[in-house]
Amino acid sequence: MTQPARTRFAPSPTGYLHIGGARTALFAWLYARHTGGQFILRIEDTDRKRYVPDALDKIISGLRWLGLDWDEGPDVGGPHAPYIQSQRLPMYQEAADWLIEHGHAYRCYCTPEELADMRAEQQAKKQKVGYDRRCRWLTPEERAAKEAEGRAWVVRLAVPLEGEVAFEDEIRGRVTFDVRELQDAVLLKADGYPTYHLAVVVDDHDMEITHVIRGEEWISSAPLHVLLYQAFGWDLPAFAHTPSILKPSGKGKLSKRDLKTPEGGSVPIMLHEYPDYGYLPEAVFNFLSGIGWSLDDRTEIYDRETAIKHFDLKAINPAPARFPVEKLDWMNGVYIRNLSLEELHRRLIPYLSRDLGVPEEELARDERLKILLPHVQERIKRLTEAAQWVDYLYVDEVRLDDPLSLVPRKTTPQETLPILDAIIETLESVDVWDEETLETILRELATTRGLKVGQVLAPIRQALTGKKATPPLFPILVALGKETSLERLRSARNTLQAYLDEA
RNA sequence: GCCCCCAUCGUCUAGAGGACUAGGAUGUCAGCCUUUCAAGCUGAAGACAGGGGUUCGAAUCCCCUUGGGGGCGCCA
Repeated sequence: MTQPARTRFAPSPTGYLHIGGARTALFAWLYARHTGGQFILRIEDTDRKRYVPDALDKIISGLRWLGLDWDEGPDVGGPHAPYIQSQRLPMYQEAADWLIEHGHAYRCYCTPEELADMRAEQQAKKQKVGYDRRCRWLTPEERAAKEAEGRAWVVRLAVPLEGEVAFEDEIRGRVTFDVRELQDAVLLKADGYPTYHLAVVVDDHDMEITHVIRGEEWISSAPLHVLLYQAFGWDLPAFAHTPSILKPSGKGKLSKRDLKTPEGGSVPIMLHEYPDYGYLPEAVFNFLSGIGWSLDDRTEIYDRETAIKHFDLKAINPAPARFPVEKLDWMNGVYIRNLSLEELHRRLIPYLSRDLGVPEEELARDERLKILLPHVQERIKRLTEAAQWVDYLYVDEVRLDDPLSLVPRKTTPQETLPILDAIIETLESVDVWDEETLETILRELATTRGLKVGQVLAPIRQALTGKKATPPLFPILVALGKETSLERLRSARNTLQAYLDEA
């Protein structure tokens, strides 16, 4: 049996959480839960320049919406609090001092301008671009002079001059780097804040993280982290660099803009926008887990518990994947259809209220909506699509933009008028206004008049809803009721009459 | 430019030397059902990037090429 793992997700509030980051969080969470360990949320806010005020709230509510929970974190506390890096500054400063004392790091007095000049020169000479370690070799006297000048300094890692650094990646196997490819990276900035490299190592160690699960863009800085663990004399955690998610079409990784579907629609890229688009959290969870990982060779739809049971880091496909947009809507539709009617009703109300401008309370007690609900359920892929299937319930009258829309196929306008008259006359005489009766009667009418059922139902559909595609007609008739139905039919009849008179 | 990662249907994936006539899903197309639109059911087309090895045998292992992704900041 696998040992309980402590994993973490460590977003930075410099922007919102995009769907690729959410997938990484999901994997980390799944692994913690699979092993019966803990999942920790930590905020890496060491970049004071790029801080986005509402990012943290949106990240947290997005993760919760997805169904992730954490055992330790800024909002829930824990034995390693605080979980916000800007509140842990002394730890990093202490760590940096320790490294300097033990010869693993040094103060660098170069100014940003000097570094820019250095790079420009390197580029001009077509040399390798990177810090030339000039401050690493300062004599004690030179160093004292810089200090006396009161120059600002940063702390840099003294990377070994030769040798290899390697680590075992759970997803990719052994990854090796030549230290000559590495930079003497800044560990502590001039403002006293740590960079990612220092903070992540210090915190992951302090928080007893056993598996560092993060996006593959971190692979190239992983050797730096390994060097730091070694300098501190700490045991290495396991690493797992998850494959990135690429744009659905074209190339490159996910950008900040929405994802375009082949049909010209769009899918949001930021996690917090998914609810607004009408996606169900359990569907998004299922969908996301299936990018780069699969339950087995055939199962597509599975719940969280099943995913937890089967999840394994080693089963993650290391290849970058394009975001399979088309699959998301399909899967969301499956989840919608699997909802009980009560649940669907409950979840749909906020969307309908927003999209139709009808108060939620009114929708909640509207029996007409409940009649149509089963039919709406099998027609929508996203909750936002529901309104278009029931909007005619919430209008005073149906406006027919084109009177000819009342005319069924293979029928002339002249022939349609008497059909409408017959429909109206027939419906007026119906006493029991239910689906079965209406169906029987209207089918009879069609037979009597030598028409196809569709030819009778099409004008009714148009008259009642003003649409060509609707849920089945009999439930609509019942929902609308006899009076309203007949009203709309008469109005439609008159519209057609007027059209014919004019022609 | 240098370094690192990666490579199976259009797309997401299964596959860890023989069970592969390469499986599933999505999307596409066709048929059925049908009251429009859906849903559902049935079927079809559709992939091991290329070239060298290793081996009795390679989608699976190795090398090269090509292609894609990432990194090279006092950003994470």
